[in-house]
Amino acid sequence: MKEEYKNIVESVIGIFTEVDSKIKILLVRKKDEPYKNYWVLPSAILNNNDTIEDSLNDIVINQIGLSDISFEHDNVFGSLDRDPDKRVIALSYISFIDSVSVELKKVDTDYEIDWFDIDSLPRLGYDHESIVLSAINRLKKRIYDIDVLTKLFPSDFTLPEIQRIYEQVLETKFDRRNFRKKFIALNLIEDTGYVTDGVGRPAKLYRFKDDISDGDDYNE
Amino acid sequence: MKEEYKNIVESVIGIFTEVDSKIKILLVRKKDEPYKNYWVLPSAILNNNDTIEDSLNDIVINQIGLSDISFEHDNVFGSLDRDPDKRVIALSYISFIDSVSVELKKVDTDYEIDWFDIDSLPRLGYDHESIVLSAINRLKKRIYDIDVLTKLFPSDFTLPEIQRIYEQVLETKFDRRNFRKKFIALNLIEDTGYVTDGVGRPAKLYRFKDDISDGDDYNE
DNA sequence: ACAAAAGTGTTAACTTTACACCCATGT
DNA sequence: ACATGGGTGTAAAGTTAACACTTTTGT
Repeated sequence: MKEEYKNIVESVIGIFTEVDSKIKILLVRKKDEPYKNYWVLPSAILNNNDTIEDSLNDIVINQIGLSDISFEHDNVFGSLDRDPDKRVIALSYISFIDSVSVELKKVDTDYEIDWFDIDSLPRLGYDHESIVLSAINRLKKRIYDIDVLTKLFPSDFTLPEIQRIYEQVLETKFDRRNFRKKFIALNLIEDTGYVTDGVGRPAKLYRFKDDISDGDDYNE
Repeated sequence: MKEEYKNIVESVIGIFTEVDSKIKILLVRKKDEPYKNYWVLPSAILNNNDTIEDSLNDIVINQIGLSDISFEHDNVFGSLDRDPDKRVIALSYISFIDSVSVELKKVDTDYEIDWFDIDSLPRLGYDHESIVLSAINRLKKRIYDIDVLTKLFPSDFTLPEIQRIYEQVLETKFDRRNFRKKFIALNLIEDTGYVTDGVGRPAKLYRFKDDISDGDDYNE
């Protein structure tokens, strides 16, 4: 096997969560050159003895302190100059987690870690802006999927909350009555009997049903 | 850079075309071990001085004898044992071409080359059955796209022909009147004034309009 | 009392589905 | 003349879109 047939490959993850009716993406801050102090997506070089899943799990468990989660392939980024030092092929993945059960590993790491609204991102290092935009585009298609929704909202949620998420992700507005009617008609959710507190009329809290018997999604 | 951080990467293409109202995929036959005599997708090892596009173009131009075409990323296949000899990460792409303008390079090659109906594939080598199934799944989503349709049907076509393609790809049947109404309503096609010959009533020949002003697709 | 946010129903427009007969050609 | 395959319209059902007032809470 000729040497020029060997490539450095990295896996890169866009991890999405929901906090206060906003979708956020997890970024880490580089402490060294190149792109020192820039925010980037979590990534790891792929060891050729490891599966891609291994490497993704290594990122989330060891770098970020999350537990085992599932991933979905999004895209490949392979320009010759995407890394200023050497040729690195990036395999990008997305993942959805529930922020309430997560405590970011903020200590003992080379990286600062934080969540950013997908509609107000900082300046990103390398070509990670392209990778994030690709991930967000995939999120737009996936947000209809019940499996994605249950990952983002594993426990109680209100309909206005879900509606705000759809509106943010799809960059549009829905009529409250029509949205509610359509979402309830999918028969995916059930009333918990609880309501929110805070200012304004309390909102009913719903949960996703355990048996998602129907293959119904919100759209398509 | 540690040696175990270097990987062999290959690009693999599912090239689709339309012949006689059937979607076909291009396969090549291996003449050597492993998987001698098995059919596989066209592929090439990625040289680390080349972009992925370069490598895809190398496959279609030099191995197959097609001209410059465009590609769309589909998936990544990276199991440790997908190649019996060594670890190879496959980046899979799909492409759509028009078969009438194509003459396969059937000579001077190590490979036999042929088109296969996507619904009657031969036994495939390596994990290429998974790769093909993933490509076909992507085709199912992409067949609504006007850009894909114009690649498959660059010149005249009939509505029954388009309908048969949808029915094959989506594994369903449509009512002829409803299909025709909906497709014409998209305002993407125009009557050429010509008709087919052959048995049965001649079918009108249509073409896609030059200015696809609308962003309209058949579905979604 | 007032401000904030959530809950609720009806109608019109549009889209989708179901359905059957006639037409133009080749043999 | 008959077999083959293509072209055509209408009505019912279902879905989506438009629209405004009332309810519950905190301050």
